Amino acid sequence: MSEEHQVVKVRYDKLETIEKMGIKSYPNDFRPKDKAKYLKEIYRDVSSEELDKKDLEFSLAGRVMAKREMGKLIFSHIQDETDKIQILVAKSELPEEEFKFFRKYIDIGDIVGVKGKLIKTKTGEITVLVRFFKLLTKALRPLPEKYHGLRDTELRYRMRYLDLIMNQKAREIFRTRTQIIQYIRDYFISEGFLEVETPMMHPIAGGAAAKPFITYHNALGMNLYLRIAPELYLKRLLVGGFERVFELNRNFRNEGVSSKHNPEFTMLEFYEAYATYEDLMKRTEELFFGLALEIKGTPVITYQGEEINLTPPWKRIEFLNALTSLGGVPAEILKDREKLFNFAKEKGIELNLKDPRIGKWWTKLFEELVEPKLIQPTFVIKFPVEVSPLARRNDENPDFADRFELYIAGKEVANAFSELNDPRDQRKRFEEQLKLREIDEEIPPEIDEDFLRALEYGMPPCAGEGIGIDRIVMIFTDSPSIREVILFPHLRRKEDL
RNA sequence: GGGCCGUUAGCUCAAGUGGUAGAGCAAUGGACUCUUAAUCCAUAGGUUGGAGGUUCGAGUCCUCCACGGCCCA
Repeated sequence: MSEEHQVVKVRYDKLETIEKMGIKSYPNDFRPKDKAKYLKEIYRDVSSEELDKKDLEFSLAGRVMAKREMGKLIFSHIQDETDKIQILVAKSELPEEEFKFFRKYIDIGDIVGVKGKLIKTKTGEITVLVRFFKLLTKALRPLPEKYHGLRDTELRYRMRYLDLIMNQKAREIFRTRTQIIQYIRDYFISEGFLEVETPMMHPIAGGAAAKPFITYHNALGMNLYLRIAPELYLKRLLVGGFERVFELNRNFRNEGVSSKHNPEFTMLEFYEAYATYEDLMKRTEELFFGLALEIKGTPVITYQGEEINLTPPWKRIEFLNALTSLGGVPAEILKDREKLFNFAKEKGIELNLKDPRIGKWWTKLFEELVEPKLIQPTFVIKFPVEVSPLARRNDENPDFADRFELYIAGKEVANAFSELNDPRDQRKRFEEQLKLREIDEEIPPEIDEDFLRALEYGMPPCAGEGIGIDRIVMIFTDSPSIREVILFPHLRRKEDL
């Protein structure tokens, strides 16, 4: 590789010099026994006299984050997975050449192993007085500025490794993300759900309204689609006799990137036999309440300056009621296409004239006028059947589905319904939908006949739910953009950084 | 896809109405036995995102392109 920058060249030269001294440049024989965070916690209240008396030897490894030379003393901070800790390299404690080596050849960014006893500085900071150190990995590129860190958002996403080194907040977000996912997984397992893996590559991309990514299988000579949802496969498993299943994995949707959308995102879907969407509302409240207590220690969390209280029970509002009372759509024009169209236009919302589904128009108006207002957790219930092709019809009002969507902080966080298990109605809905393929390219272009066949074998009455994990992580980590909670968000390629 | 904003040293940022690019950190050489954004002295580091254009002269004005951010569809 040809890197001409002066700072980088200096580091390459140092590495070469080190090797010429006969020092192994990338050793792997240092085993740290201690972690920065725990040493600081355990010995925080131990006096320096006691530390001195104990004279215990500790060993740590980490990245050099700062280096302050003071003549015969070098103060430095090293950072391991848990925290930063100060180390003191003193001329009086090491052989002459060792001290010189540290001074000249150990740079900020290098990964070192150290052994030594603990002392406290005059300000009381726990510090490792180094009696042995070893260069473990030389950093050949300099770290970003120590005070401001890496701020350029583009660089933070493109070089996430640097972001993670420099920004504690970023490290915390991704730890929290993992905790959230583990909590959810544990919850479902403890509730008797079976975690399953269904195909990521589908011959027909169904289970949601979205444009899929296409790929090609050489040996089979066929197109495959990256899944937009696992729904139709999970329901097949209910047909197969598993009564409680969940899958926690990636979905792929071929749409633009924004602060709310990444083409691959993580979704939880779970299905529960002999349950209704009413049962799932209770389950969802229980899950989120427990999650908040586990992650934040309180049901009240703050997102972008708004306090959100996750204590159950949550508000429930019917879809059309929300549209009129919160969205300000006059009830009398709801079913009048012309008046509704003009109303939308006045609000700057363009409805697709070619779409005959009034329910689709309502959904559009809902997204624009109601969604942003749903800050506190709210179940919106009873969606039009027209926009709920996989949901069970309500027994009293068959134009509406036994379905809810959960909104928190103005974001759709979950979507659930009692599942449609009548294969005749399901076929009819697929066929109706297919007629609209020309005006709505998000409709799957083909009917999944095997799914219908499975329903003919009989799927137990059940309810299912999808929960957008990235959005939950955003809310729990107070992140304004989805890119803050995805380790490597998709960006356009850039040849030279 | 549209609008607005941004892109200057490895990083964080400066450069009134156009006058030939600076600082801090990082780096290099040196001083310093309690520093912690260490301090002090000295040195080096740039095709100002790219390509055109206007001008005697462009980081600055104009056009196009690339990438990013925010808002809208």
